[in-house]
Amino acid sequence: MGRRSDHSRDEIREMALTAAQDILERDGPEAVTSRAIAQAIGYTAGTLYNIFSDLDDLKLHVNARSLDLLRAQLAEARKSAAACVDVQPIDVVMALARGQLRFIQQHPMLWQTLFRYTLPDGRTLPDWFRLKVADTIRELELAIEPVFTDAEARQRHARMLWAAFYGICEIASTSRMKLIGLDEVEAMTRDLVSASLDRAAAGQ
Amino acid sequence: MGRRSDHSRDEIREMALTAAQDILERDGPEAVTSRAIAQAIGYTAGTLYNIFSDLDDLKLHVNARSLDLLRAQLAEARKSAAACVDVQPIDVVMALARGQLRFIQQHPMLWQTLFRYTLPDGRTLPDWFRLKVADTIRELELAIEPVFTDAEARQRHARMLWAAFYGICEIASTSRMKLIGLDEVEAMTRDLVSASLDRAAAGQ
DNA sequence: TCCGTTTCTGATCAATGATCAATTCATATC
DNA sequence: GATATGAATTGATCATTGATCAGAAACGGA
Repeated sequence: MGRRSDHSRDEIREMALTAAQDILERDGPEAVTSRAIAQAIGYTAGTLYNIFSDLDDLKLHVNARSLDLLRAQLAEARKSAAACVDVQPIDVVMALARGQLRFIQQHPMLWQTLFRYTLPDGRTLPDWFRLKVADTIRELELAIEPVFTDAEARQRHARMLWAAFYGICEIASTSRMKLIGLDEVEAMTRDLVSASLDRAAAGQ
Repeated sequence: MGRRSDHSRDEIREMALTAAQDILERDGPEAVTSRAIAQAIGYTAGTLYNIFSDLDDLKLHVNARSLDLLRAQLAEARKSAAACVDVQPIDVVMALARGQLRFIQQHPMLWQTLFRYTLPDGRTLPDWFRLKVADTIRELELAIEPVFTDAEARQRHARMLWAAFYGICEIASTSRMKLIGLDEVEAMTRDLVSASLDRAAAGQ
């Protein structure tokens, strides 16, 4: 068979990403193979290589979608928390944390894959992806804005909190570890956040 | 060829693990294949399957070795810090943090692999491995002991700090992310730890 | 209608994890 | 010392994977 043009290049691209995401959510990371994706969208593996340079490239774009979804959910959580009267920064941060936990529970496989690249060699992540991560962290910056007047200190602290919270989620979500129950995460996070915010508020 | 018995079962086991670790440190995770390991120890792939149930099983034992190494390094760091006169808990915790950072710099591949299982299905980690992790966290418990009288609160707090610090290391060590420089890690960790310890000390 | 270009396939390659019958050696037994 | 028993190791092999590519087929412009 030759050219079909049932779908445009961009359509195939979107179909492939959606299919890959579905397979990932349903059957886990190791089920995301070129042939499985191709079959799901009614094409063959070779077609994918016209559009994506690599399977890793494709997976990176799946991660990008997951990240978009997460950030949207976080933005919504922050906005609805910030709308409350007499709201404290800690409340907004905790709303973000709960938003992220909701994402993790709703899409465990997407989360599990999101930050576990095993890029061969020293290949670095493309800038557009790093920007996406930075944008996600920006939600946290906005939440703690009242506590930090200095922009750089605020950014640094947001990244620290983000990384720390990421660690807690990661240890907790690999439930095989059974070191941190999902029910403990919220309390731990509150300890973490309130201590560091109180100190920051007192220090300035 | 048939039976050789150049080495005992346990010898082959140790040789295989050492070879796998060498390959991992030198050429990265994707170079750790059954054939590469077998060739390195002068056997064939099939032999590995007499000793390990799986390649995943073998990799798990490599991780176990890494964890032993890390814990030993942490224990040493803690003891030499605790020996100082007039030492504060925060100093001991920071010594542990620096010890872990040293491990990460010395063995980046071992660290990268240590907590990234992709166990297929819902296979849970064996208990002996979880105990190893718990033992490692115990170093942190010992460090913060003076601040927490209640054993359970101490354990909970140690796990929180461990997970948070793990997140910071993870985000920083995937340097492709470039979100946290390795030089920032120590300052961030100090913020994290001192805030939470101060509050805990004040609260009791 | 015809032709150049683009799109897609199917065959194919090398590498991988895993299995297994066949073979070879060590050891116990007589 | 000969022989039987059993364990250890191999090499061949299978299915699956990511990736490539020559060629077939459809599209679009002339």
